[in-house]
Amino acid sequence: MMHASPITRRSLAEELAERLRDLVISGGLLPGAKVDEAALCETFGVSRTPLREAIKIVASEGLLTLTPNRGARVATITGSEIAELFPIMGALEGLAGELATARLTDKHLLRLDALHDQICASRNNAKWLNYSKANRAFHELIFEIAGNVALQQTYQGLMVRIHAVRFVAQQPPDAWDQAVADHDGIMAALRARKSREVGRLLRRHLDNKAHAVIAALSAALSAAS
Amino acid sequence: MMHASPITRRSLAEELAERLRDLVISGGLLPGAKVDEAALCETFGVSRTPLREAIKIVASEGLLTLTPNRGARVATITGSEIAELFPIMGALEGLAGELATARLTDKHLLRLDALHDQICASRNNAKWLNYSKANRAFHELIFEIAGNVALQQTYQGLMVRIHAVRFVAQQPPDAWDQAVADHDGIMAALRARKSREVGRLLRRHLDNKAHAVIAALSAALSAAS
DNA sequence: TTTCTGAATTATGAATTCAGAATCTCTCCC
DNA sequence: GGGAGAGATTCTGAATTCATAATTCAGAAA
Repeated sequence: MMHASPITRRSLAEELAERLRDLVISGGLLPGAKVDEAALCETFGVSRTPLREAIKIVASEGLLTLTPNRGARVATITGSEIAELFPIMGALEGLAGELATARLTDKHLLRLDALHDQICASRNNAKWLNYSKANRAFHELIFEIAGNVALQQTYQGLMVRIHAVRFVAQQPPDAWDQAVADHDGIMAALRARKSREVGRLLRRHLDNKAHAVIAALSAALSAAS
Repeated sequence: MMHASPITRRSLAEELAERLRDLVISGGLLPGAKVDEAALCETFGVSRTPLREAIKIVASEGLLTLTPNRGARVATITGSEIAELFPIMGALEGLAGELATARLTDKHLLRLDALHDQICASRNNAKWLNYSKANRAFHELIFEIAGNVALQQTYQGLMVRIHAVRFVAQQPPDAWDQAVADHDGIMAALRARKSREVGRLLRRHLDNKAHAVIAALSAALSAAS
């Protein structure tokens, strides 16, 4: 028998949901901005039906906000939401760290080390885009090693809701230093295969991040007023 | 000024999404069953457009599975998915327990005690329906006390995906005994306001539950073959 | 019989249409 | 000048329509 051909076309709605997500996360649509159905239909070359399905999906994920008879807007994020989300992400990433430690191979450690080095280098020469890329990759790798797909998906679902702060509050350099210090500790615990410790440090890392973000946010808010 | 009128009719799609969810969770539509659009349009008295939007939403939550050009089916659950989901729920409920302990009032404790008593009573006279109701209420109350809305929502989102096992595997009585014993310990730790301990016990409780469910599932599967 | 083929039927995905709500605009009046 | 309100316009939500893919079923061939 021939090799089975994997022809899996997705529906327009799924495709559009992904495009919408990307638009929101990349900042193509800023928090609070109105989602113009007609314009998006034009740019994507589709009718309103699948686009509206996509909007409903992305709204159910929390990236858009629907108001009856008034359409969709890009979701905004408040300090109290951030204060809620970070501990959850901490619990999830703590679990990921524990699972990852149990499955950690030397090859994994090499990849983590490489990313950690990138993070440090980017911090040292202030390449903040590189820094956040490598940082994201580092955290994603931990989830990948943990090998729990649902865990990663749940985490990602919360993570995307945080994206909005990027457009409101910039992290000051000392927040990076704290993060790098956290990572140092995490790497040490990983190398020692102390899963409980890895979990604890990741929870604390997210807690530190939460404080830094909230501080940056309130600074931005008071500067605006 | 008059009291603001709460005439916020939700969209049909949102309404239908909730009905669909209820249908799936209540067992009105069993795992693996096809979602008949025409029949549902008929029963709900709506056109296909909002119904299909609702289907897309509920599918994005993981309760339905979409296959291109082949419509929607009620999601089924596998042992490996359960093995993934329970640790996540454990991490979340562990966090909820820690947060709840920090905010615990004596009034809260009374309500928890009342539910715990109901659970024990239902176990003793084998009222399974009462048991699971009181059990759910107990766990929900912990999240309510914790006061983190996003945490509860995330937990619920995972919880509903577990519903499908009810139709496949029944819990044996000794699993209930274990659960009641776990609850005893959790109550004691709550009364002592040992938040760390509450978290630890809740994680272990969910871990025990996972093992019980997986055992029941594999028993059901081997019985079926 | 059983299995294969292809037309008829049905279901799905997406575009279009339609009704009603929200928004805008222009006039009129103070 | 500065609203208040009628009417036009635009936008949203939902029904309908249409094209195409999947399924069913009758009939032919083994």
